[in-house]
Amino acid sequence: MATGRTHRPATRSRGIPEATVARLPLYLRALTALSERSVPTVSSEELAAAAGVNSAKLRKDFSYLGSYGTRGVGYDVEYLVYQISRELGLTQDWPVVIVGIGNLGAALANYGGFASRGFRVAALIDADPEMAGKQVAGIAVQHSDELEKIINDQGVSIGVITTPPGVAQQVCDRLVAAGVTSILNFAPTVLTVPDGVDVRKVDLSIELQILAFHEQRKAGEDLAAEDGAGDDEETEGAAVLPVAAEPTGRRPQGPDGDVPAVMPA
Amino acid sequence: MATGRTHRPATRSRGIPEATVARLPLYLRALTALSERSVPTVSSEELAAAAGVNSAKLRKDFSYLGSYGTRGVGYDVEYLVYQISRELGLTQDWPVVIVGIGNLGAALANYGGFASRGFRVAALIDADPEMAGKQVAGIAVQHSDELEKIINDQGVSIGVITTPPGVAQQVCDRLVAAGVTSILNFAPTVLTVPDGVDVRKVDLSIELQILAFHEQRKAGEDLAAEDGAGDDEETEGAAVLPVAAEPTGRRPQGPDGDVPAVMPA
DNA sequence: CCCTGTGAAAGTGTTCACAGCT
DNA sequence: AGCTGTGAACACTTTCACAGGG
Repeated sequence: MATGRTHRPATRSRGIPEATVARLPLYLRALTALSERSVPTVSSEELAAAAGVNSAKLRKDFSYLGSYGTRGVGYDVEYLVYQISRELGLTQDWPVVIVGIGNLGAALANYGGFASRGFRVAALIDADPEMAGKQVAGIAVQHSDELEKIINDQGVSIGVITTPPGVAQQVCDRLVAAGVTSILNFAPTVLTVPDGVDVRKVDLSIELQILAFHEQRKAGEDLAAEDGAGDDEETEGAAVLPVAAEPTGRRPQGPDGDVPAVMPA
Repeated sequence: MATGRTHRPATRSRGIPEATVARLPLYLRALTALSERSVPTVSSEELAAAAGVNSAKLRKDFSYLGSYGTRGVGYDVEYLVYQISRELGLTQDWPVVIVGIGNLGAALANYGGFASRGFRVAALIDADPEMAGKQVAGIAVQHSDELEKIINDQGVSIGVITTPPGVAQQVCDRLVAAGVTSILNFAPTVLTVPDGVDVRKVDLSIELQILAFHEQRKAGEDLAAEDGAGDDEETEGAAVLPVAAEPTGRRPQGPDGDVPAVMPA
């Protein structure tokens, strides 16, 4: 999702797989570190280790960009840094606005890696008049009345939403109307945008919930342990999951009558 | 990545697909909203719209949990909320520690959705003695010397790392040594953990870079437009991408004919 | 040899379309 | 009739394993 079917039928070949694109920044970071240590070349094996992926995947990824390596040797670090940067569009300057300067917005404004790679915080915007004029990360916060003007004047195409969920959609609408075509959304809201606008979502509570799921599993495994090693594949119509101890009476709540037994046996 | 090969060969069937797990929190949020409006049932179509996915996917996802719907009717909201919560392990309490109380750590501590779903901030930890004792989000920050004790006393199994990148790995090591088995990492570092420990990564600058990639494409499309519709498929050794208007060093295409700026040989 | 680049196989995820329950 | 649940088709991603250049 979010990725936005770019109206190309994706019929074939031209273009880099989304999964690969998502890893390029990772490679870039690892390469930048090597570059700073003046390491001239890396093998796929070494670079993969530094980026936390396996080397076959890395080679495959790079193969979508072109043949930038040298057999028997590896990849030239500087050259790859340049190629990946260019591929990601980081050789140009991207002005970004951050809307909603609460804790998170401020954290982002202060985030170093932000500015370091082609991204420039063009403006910090908040709806609270009290905030206007205050300096955050060395930048003066502006009132949201200015939003359209800022975006226009500075040619901003990327917006970051760090507002409370209740206003995220309307902020999004204004950003889009003003010309923003890529949005990074930190509000826990599903944003609706017109075709051609990309939305990426970062949701803290979702990440935690995913961890909790796996954590719960680990705990369960200790008990269930080895028992089911060979049986499975039989109860295909039944529940798919290992038990997980259901308290008999489900949640004692519900607006009125207790949960009608929607669920049978 | 992150997902952590849970040492099960993943040979098959038992268990919910990772992609589905990642969407359950989304469904849960939509369902909670419906629940608050006292909506008794939803169809897959309605719920999918609210969660921003398509209905076939949603039905498939739910089918991994069991048959919780009623044909011709839809899903009982309260019942589903409960089932998904249980599946995600949110019916139990998860104490969480946040290490590194800078801007981002503070933002997280204040984040409402955090506490709302089974997660409880057990402690805020920082290495700076100046921070110790300060209240953030109503919780006193503790010095990192206490880390092991806190984790032990409170039975913490989930840790959030919001430190500077330089110390992220050592914080991680200490968390793991103390018994934490799930880590949410906000530092732009590849963490190495022993088997059985899950790491999820949230990286702001990576998200932006992915957006920039697509943004660049959009700009390129305007120019390249329709020209290459039918030719290609010839320069197979060459670059795979459409142009994207590069200012300086152009990007010639021959497999060996071009020696761009940085190539040292 | 060493290490890249890549077809082919295997694995995962998504979408379709319809059988079957209510 | 309406809507779920799901096989089967399709699409995407990862992994394997090896051909081939340096």
